[in-house]
Amino acid sequence: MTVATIRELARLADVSVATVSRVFNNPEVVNQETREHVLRVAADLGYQPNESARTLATKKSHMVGLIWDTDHRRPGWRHPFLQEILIGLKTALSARGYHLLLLATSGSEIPGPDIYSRAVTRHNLDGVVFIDNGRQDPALHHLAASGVPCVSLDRPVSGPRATYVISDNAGGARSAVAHLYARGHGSIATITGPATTRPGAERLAGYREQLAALGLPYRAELVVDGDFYLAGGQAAMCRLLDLDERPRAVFVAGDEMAVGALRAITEAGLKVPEDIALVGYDDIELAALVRPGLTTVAQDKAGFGTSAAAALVAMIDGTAGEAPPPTVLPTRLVVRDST
Amino acid sequence: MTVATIRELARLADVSVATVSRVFNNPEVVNQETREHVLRVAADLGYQPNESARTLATKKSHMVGLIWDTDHRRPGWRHPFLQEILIGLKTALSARGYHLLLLATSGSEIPGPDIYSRAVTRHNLDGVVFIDNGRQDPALHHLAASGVPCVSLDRPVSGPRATYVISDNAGGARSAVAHLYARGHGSIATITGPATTRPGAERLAGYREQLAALGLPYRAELVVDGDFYLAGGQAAMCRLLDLDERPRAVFVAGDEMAVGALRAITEAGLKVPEDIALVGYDDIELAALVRPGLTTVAQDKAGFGTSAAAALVAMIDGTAGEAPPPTVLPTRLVVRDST
DNA sequence: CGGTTTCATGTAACCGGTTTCATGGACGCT
DNA sequence: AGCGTCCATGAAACCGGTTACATGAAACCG
Repeated sequence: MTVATIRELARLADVSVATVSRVFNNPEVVNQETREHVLRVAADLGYQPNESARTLATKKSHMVGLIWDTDHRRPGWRHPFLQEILIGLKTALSARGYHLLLLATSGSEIPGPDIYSRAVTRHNLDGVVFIDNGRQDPALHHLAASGVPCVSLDRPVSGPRATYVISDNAGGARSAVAHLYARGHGSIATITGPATTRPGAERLAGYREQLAALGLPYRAELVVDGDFYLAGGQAAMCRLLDLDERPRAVFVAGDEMAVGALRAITEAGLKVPEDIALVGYDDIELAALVRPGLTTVAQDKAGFGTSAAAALVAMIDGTAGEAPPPTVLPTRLVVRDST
Repeated sequence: MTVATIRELARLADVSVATVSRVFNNPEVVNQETREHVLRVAADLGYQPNESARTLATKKSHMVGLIWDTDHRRPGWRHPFLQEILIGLKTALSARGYHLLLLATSGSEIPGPDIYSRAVTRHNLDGVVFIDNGRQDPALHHLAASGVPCVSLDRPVSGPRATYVISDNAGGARSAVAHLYARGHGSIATITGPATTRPGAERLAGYREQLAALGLPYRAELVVDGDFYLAGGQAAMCRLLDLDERPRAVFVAGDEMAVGALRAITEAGLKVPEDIALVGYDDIELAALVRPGLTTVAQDKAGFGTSAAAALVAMIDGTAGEAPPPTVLPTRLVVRDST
């Protein structure tokens, strides 16, 4: 059961190791007959080139590091689409011959700003994908600055060979507000995400932009803060319901909050969309399942993964001379029954 | 920015490469002064041992392959807990110094039963974790038979160094049925998962066992097939509602189906739990968010990851002489408002 | 026909670690 | 002093690939 090495294969095929190597890496330079013969013997032998040896010789591991910090003592923002992102990443990277190495950060390592860079050099990683955890991990800067091809999801970053993929939060928010306006609403409230998070801040900005574009006034009392969680949305909605002049339309910056808002409205004995129209954000699974179905701004979930993979591979292969521009994923308004 | 090699470090520390190597791998055999001196120089230099070189020399990669097939052309069962499993795996493996390599299976590879084993030999993987996709991938057998340390999640497997982690599906189902009985129901229906999947089959078995234990008759018309998806659950529930004698209690073998069932019931103008009591299975996030909150059988989600990691490392380190026995994770009944 | 290209292939150094075995000094014992 | 142990260390082979360079045969050319 010992694995065949390139030397054995060379001996059996009666060629030199260089020729065998060329058969696999540079097939066009070797004579067709020789090539086919070597491939045949290789198949018989079940030969598998040893990746560690290749990596050692070439400095290319064909592996991309995935940084997805999950320190449970300091819980970060739990990404709602991890699975979709992973599928997108894996599929797109696979097609280009790369594997994903999920970097372990604890272990016996001494943590520090260079924790990721260290892992990169140790494993000769060809690039890195960073999934934001909302915790402002300073190690990302160090990594991006080090010149390793690096793509960050949901969080801007700059560096010689770094770029990022982000959803068009402001655009999505604008489309939500425009949709409510088109449904005949002139007074549109919003429940925001935390201002410290990028999606929270940008969606609020988009809301304001669209109000301005429509010539609607911005009224501070129609803006209440949420936290991206259900209970927060419910509480925020209660505050809106208590206003003297109850809003008839609300843009909620996250679906989970929107479901909370829906609940608050229902419990107040009001109806969606007759009394109050609601637009959410994210298009989580739940959005399609609640009653009434939630109109919401959908993100291109798999797009995160595939775009990241494409950008990364472009940098690795040098197809993109320098860092490619950030990818801004378009959003799509999914109209259901809540508006 | 060239990385330091062991030879440079040896030269600067004025020792041999063998000594440097020992400082990192066998610290106890080297004189304390020498050791500290070498470590100091190493830190100054920012020395990072090259993992490919180590792997080449030792045949140990300190990497564990993760097989999580996501072929979208033939969609398998989408695991509800991927994120939790990954967190558990990553944390437990990190602590023991292992990384997770997400294996790409497409690429230019010719697929075949040995697709995973090939990846294992190429990368010198120390072990493999297999996440079931409900697709009966035959390659798993080949892998387990090959003698690579291998842990399968949710799906039994046997091999010289293979074991699996599974939830106590039958036990969970029994507790669900017992709970409904305790709530005063004597006629309990069930909506099953596909009989070809292990969770589907075992939860049905548990249902029957508990009926028997309670002295209740098993009635075939009260058992309808679902597919673990929402629409399937809804359809199945409709069939149950059409029965002459409508059941007052239903054990649904998956939460997503249970939500579908909930919807069917609501649409029929009936109320949960007053008219029909419902117990789900899995405790997905959604279960807590629907109205009424779904009583359900919760699995030890992170336990999948941590148990798998523990079993795998035991096999790798040889702590477990042969394959350790399967791990059966206990379930926990979470009572909410649907019963 | 000698000289230059071109093509296919082989030789051997190299990538950066680990590990076996040899070596030599310090120590303890008779 | 002579001998055997123990301890710390070094020299060099080895892991399994890649690749720069050398080689030799065939093709081409004036």
